[in-house]
Amino acid sequence: MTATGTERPLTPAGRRVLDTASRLFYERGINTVGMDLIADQAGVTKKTVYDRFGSKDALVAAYLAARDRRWRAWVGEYTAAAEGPRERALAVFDALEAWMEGLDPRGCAMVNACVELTDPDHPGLRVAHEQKRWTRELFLGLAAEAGAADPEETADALLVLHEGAVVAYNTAGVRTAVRTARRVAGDLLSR
Amino acid sequence: MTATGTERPLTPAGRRVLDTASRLFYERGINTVGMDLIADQAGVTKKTVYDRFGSKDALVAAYLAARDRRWRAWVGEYTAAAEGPRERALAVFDALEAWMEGLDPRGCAMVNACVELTDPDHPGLRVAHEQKRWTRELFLGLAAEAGAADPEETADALLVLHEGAVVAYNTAGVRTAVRTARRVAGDLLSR
DNA sequence: AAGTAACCACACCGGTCGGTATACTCGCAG
DNA sequence: CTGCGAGTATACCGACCGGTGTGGTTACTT
Repeated sequence: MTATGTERPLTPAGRRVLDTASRLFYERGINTVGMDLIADQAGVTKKTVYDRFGSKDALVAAYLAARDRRWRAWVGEYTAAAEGPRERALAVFDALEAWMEGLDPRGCAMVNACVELTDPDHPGLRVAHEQKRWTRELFLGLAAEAGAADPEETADALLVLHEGAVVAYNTAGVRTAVRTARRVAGDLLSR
Repeated sequence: MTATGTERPLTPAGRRVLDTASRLFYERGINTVGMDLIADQAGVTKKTVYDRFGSKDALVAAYLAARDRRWRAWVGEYTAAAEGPRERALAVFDALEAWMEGLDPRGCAMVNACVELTDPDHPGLRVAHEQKRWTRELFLGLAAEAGAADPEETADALLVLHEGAVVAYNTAGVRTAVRTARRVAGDLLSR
């Protein structure tokens, strides 16, 4: 309830809890981080955590939603700054590279959530899936705008490159994965 | 110790444990499956599990190693059956598509392990990373064989497409992701 | 002055986690 | 016939899991 729907400004303690939870969930994984640890690290009692967020599931969903919001804004800046349809599509990869530069070796939080949250009804899964749907729609619009022969097919390809770059970077240690993906995407949009 | 190193033929109960654990770890996630559940489902006491595998970490590593062995053999069949260097490279994507056809919506076990296992010293991580390293080497050899201008760069691109296809399929619901990845890979190898 | 939202401290709940200990039975090889 | 590996059954361990309840203290409204 509190998670994604309403945009209540969050109390100071609530903010601290969400920030702390975000860091811990991302760095150590959702399932391995307990509510006790989050409360402790946030300098807050567990009671306060449950007063603000209601349940761990809701807190997880809030974490994912906040991160999603940040990511969309981040990408928006890059695509807005780019000139021309082809460059706007490639700007998504620039955004990704800059985003990942921030020392994360832990991959995409949404993908991780899909792996960690086994229960198909978990509220966090909807956030994760929605973000991937959004990304595909973004690519679809950009592909069409760039005059791709088959925008749907091109959007799929761009999404594959996008997701693959993150995974290749994080699990196979391919440090140049994003740049490689961008190059292939560029070829794709040139034909 | 017992996990990856030696190839002890596994006792009947040990087999049952490993098979059960493999299914549960993959379907429900490593962290959410307890040793009690594995023992129960395998029709075995927890004592037996620990007698055979020593620890959960070792059992996890054994699960990943077994799955890795199966995957390599699977890919080997496809690449061996293909004619010509270009087709051999694309055969990896055919292998992937056929592999995933087996009703899994849970993605790559190695990638999942990288997400779930936070401890950098976990023995399962080495198995997972080694499999990705192997896959990249496979692509590197095939790219060179196919006469790619820059085999390293091409191998990276093929790996990105490979990993991205699985993720796009499982988290974004792009059902044709593997075929799309294969098509882009084909373009890549034609130039 | 009264009410209320936000927080604190702390104690507690049933259940599960990974892992161990003890003691016993079975089949098989020396 | 004896020893041993493989397996059974059961009970236990401390730690942690998500979550609740009680009671009290601020601080800002109305």
